[in-house]
Amino acid sequence: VASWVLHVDLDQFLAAVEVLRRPELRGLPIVVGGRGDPTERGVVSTASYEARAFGVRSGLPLRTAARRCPEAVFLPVDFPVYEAASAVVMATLRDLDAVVEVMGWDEAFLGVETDDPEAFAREIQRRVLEATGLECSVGIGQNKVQAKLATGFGKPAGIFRLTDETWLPVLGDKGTDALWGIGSKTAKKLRALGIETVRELAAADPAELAAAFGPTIGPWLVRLGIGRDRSPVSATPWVRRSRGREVTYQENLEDWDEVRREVAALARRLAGEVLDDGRPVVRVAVKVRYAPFFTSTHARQLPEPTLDAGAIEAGALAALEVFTDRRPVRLLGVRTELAL
DNA sequence: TCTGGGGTCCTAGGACCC
DNA sequence: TCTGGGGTCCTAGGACCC
Repeated sequence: VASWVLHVDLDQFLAAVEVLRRPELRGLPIVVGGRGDPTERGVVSTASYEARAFGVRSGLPLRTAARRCPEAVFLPVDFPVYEAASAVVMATLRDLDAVVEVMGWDEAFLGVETDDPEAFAREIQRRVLEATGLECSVGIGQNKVQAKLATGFGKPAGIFRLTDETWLPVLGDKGTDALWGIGSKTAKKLRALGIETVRELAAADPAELAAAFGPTIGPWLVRLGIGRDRSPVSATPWVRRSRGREVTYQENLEDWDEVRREVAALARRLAGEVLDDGRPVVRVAVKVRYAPFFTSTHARQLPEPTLDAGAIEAGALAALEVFTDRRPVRLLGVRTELAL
């Protein structure tokens, strides 16, 4: 039997979960994001397909979404509900004869031994729908990169297979940012090197890209262009390396004393969550986004690994003191890095 | 288009040591 | 007075993903 990688991705996950508990919303344009108030600062987490028809996409400011689709139903992000739905989906996948690697709330890779991956994919869709009422799309590939890219061609509620043979015929003419791991910045840098398409990336010289992107990323980009990927599907449980909290304020903070109080409060709140993890904090970073959307981060190593809330707060305030710019602040964040 | 919140990994440069 | 090569640690920032 052959080895295949299947990538399972739930369709319009947050919007679909909202429809499950409010069936009267089915068929309507739904926008889930922020606190559900399109007059506030915030962005779209998930838009239903009906809302996407109006040009509403993930990451779009809620205000803009409301302008594009005034009749949309705006809903707040409700983490516990999505986490519960996600847990049922992942448990369903783990019941199958496969290695399951969870990739977030609504995605997973499955390593499968089968001669009929499409039949396996249909079985996944059937079981997930039966267990949760949610639809998913499944990408099939000879590795994770192929499977991940294939899923997009299967949406919604479909199945699509990509292989070594079909990779370039399907993707060769697309821009490099169609690939998983290449965003707008890297695509632009590649264009400056004369590389526009996936096919051109596949034919690029790894040494030349190493010179431009570094010894790890350069050669990896070429492998990505070819659609080859040796990384295994791994069921090893995820180990958290950091835990953070950040807040965008509805009104900018002008008073630095208030900034200090907010950072201290974020640090104390984080300390409580970190205590539940049980792994000591070794470093604390503070992030400040000024009103003109310029962001910078300063971090401080703690004198010793600790779970003490006072020490974590002191570390955050020490990192905050490195900031000398006292312009109005739009966002504050605190992130703790945990001992391994 | 006035741009969230949660993360991970990589790179580069300076300090410091042998 | 000018100077090598390597290694590690630390910090800041960049890029990407869900």
